[in-house]
Amino acid sequence: MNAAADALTILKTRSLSGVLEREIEQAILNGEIAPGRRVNENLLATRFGTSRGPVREALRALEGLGLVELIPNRGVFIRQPAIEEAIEIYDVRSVLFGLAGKTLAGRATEAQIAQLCDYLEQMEAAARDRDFDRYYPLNLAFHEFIIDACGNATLAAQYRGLVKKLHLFRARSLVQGGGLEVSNSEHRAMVEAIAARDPERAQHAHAEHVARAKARLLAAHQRAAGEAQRTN
Amino acid sequence: MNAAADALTILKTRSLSGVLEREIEQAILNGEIAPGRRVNENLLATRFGTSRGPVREALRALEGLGLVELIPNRGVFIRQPAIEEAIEIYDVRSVLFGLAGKTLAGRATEAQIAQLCDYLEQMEAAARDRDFDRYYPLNLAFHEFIIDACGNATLAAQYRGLVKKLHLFRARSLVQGGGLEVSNSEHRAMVEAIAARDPERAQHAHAEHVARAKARLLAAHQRAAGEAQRTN
DNA sequence: TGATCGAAAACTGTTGACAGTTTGCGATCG
DNA sequence: CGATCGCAAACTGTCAACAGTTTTCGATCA
Repeated sequence: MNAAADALTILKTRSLSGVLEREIEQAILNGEIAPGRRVNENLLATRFGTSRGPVREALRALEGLGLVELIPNRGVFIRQPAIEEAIEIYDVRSVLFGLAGKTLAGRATEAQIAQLCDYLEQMEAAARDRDFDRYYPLNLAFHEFIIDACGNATLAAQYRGLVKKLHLFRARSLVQGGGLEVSNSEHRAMVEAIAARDPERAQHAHAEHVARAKARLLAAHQRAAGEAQRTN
Repeated sequence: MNAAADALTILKTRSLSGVLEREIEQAILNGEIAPGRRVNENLLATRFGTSRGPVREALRALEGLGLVELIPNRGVFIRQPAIEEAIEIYDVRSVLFGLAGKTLAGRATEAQIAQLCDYLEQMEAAARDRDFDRYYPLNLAFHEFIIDACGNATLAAQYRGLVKKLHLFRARSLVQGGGLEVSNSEHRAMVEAIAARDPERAQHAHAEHVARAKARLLAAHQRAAGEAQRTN
């Protein structure tokens, strides 16, 4: 995002408190403030050069996003979802992404399909080179593109909210346990269904893609838990 | 909810600002403050006997729920979703409810199935008597029961948020265009699939139920729009 | 009579201060 | 030496006031 667009965003979202919300959200998602830890309102206020009022408003908004939890008289804490919640989120995300695929299959333009194919080729090239640093942003953009292109803003907002919460679980690398090629074959199935304008098949392929990501996370988590037990 | 549980809720949600959030949300959903109108912070503050700080925090939380919109230097406005957004919401709600049905079919206890059958019989009785006042709360409880029983708290939270937004659209009566019997036959299909412990069929029946509600809303809306045009 | 301009009122955004609670630490006692 | 009690510091929850913007309303002019 360029400076002009950023300035516009600042004005649009309600100057101080809106900016703070984004800044604090970034700080949380970047892991600057670790999950489970308490957030100090004064510290944030002095850090951003404001008073506590806007900080509190921003935190209240972040509570709505499910990123923090407010405990009376004790303050706000960064949420740390249990594995059970991560599973719940994946299940919901799966049907949402399925809906995105189904919708897009029914309304994709030729240009959009070409764009999807382009992403696919770039990701396959990155996978061949084992270039994860190149692969990761492509993968992100690919999924974002689908969510946006399906044209359902409500769906997009819900989906993004879930992904943010999942970031708190901080297991991004674990999910790539199956390797880049596995993911890519799933991506190919998704794009083919959309290109064939087959909503049913697209829905299934998209939902299945997330379901398999969930399975990979689960397997990695249990593997990690087993190792932790052996270490004890 | 009794007084004790209410007091507990008050303490749990952060006394003032949490209570305000619920109160204001109720005021909005009851239609006390009409969609599109601006909310006056001072008025709310004096009405609840507090200062503006907690009111602003509560409004900020409601923004996260999508019930109000904040416009810089102009205040918060009650959102009034367009028909397009209502359609989006129904589509998302459909897959969420489908997931609830699928999940519940895979884990329903005998007691839960019995409860569902009970709801079904009561609703059919109410429908036979054309007793809409008895039917409506039953219908609500039936759907709530399914959402809760499926055991996915994330799903339940998302679903409830969507339903709240839909309340802003204020077309509850329109949706009952098909009559009580039509809804009930769909309900029966849902319960039968759950009782048969058939996740696939349950998912489809549940998703279809919401999809048909969407179609009923759409038909009613276009009928209303046509009449408005004829009046002009 | 209608439109335009300007000032006053109303309201939002933000701040600093105060009250009440929680937490951490040191002293005291078993 | 360990546990418990009490005090002080830190922090949250709330409030009232101030600054800046928007809106309203009346006066002026074409």
